[in-house]
Amino acid sequence: MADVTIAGLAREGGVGVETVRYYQRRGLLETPARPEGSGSNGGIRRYTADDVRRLRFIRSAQAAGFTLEQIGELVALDATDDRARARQLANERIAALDLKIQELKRVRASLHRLASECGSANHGPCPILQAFEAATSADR
Amino acid sequence: MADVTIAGLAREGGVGVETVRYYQRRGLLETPARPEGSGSNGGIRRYTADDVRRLRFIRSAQAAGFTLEQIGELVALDATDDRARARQLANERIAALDLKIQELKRVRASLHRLASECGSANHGPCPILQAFEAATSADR
DNA sequence: CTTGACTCCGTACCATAGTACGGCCCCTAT
DNA sequence: ATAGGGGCCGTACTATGGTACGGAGTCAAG
Repeated sequence: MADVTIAGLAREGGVGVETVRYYQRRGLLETPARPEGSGSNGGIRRYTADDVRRLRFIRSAQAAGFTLEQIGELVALDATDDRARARQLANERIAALDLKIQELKRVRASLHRLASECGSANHGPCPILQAFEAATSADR
Repeated sequence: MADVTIAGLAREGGVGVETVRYYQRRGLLETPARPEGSGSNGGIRRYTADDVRRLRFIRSAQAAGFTLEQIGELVALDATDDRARARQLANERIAALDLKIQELKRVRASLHRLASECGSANHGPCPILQAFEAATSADR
């Protein structure tokens, strides 16, 4: 795959151009130098497969629940050899994910109960407000 | 449990007073009438166990991934007998939750791999950027 | 050698879900 | 009766993660 412009990078990462620029501002993606252009400011930047990987990493890490700030740390960490810190961040997030997954399952069960109890008759209000009971949330 | 003031309601629901007021503004919680007070505007509002239930419902529904706007619809639905709509909302959310749960599991596996590969040696950078592979996200 | 699509950049704006502030009022205990 | 702790209300501000806009420059095709 040849190097691409910002629109190509965005497409590969499944985001918009403006989002790429936003990530650059946040320091999550690098901004390659503009080639010696003809005009006053230089030409159009080109992005490599590495940049695409990095962008995809950002999206995956986001899906894992890392904030952009934490992702910034991860990206920076990739260049260092502070394995202990990397492991720590990963393990913390795994613990949080386990909690979250359990919570979503609980909540799914509540909704399922709502849907089926609600489905057992055809009129009269179903007790939506009773659909959830003891789902004491932690996260977020 | 005797009726409580707004601070009591907030405590029971595990939120701040300002959050309760915010939910009232959004139409998610009712604002009981101020009792005929002595002064110009009336006395202090009192909240019932029903209000507490409703507040807890909001928090649970939020944990289920409903937005406050959708929760508004659910709350309104509780007073109607549009069971079909209630079932529809519940089932849509269940489908979304199932996707989300699968995604979180995938992502957890990636992080686990990162943590263990990263733990197998004590120095040199671990390839954080390769920790995730094909975790094509949909949601959000 | 012009047109049109795209890039670059700064700055402004958006939605969501709160959180804070300040002035005034009420109520209870001292 | 007075002080202090809440309650009430409007309005403003915050954080997060983008999204939009406008003007200027670049570049490739016709």
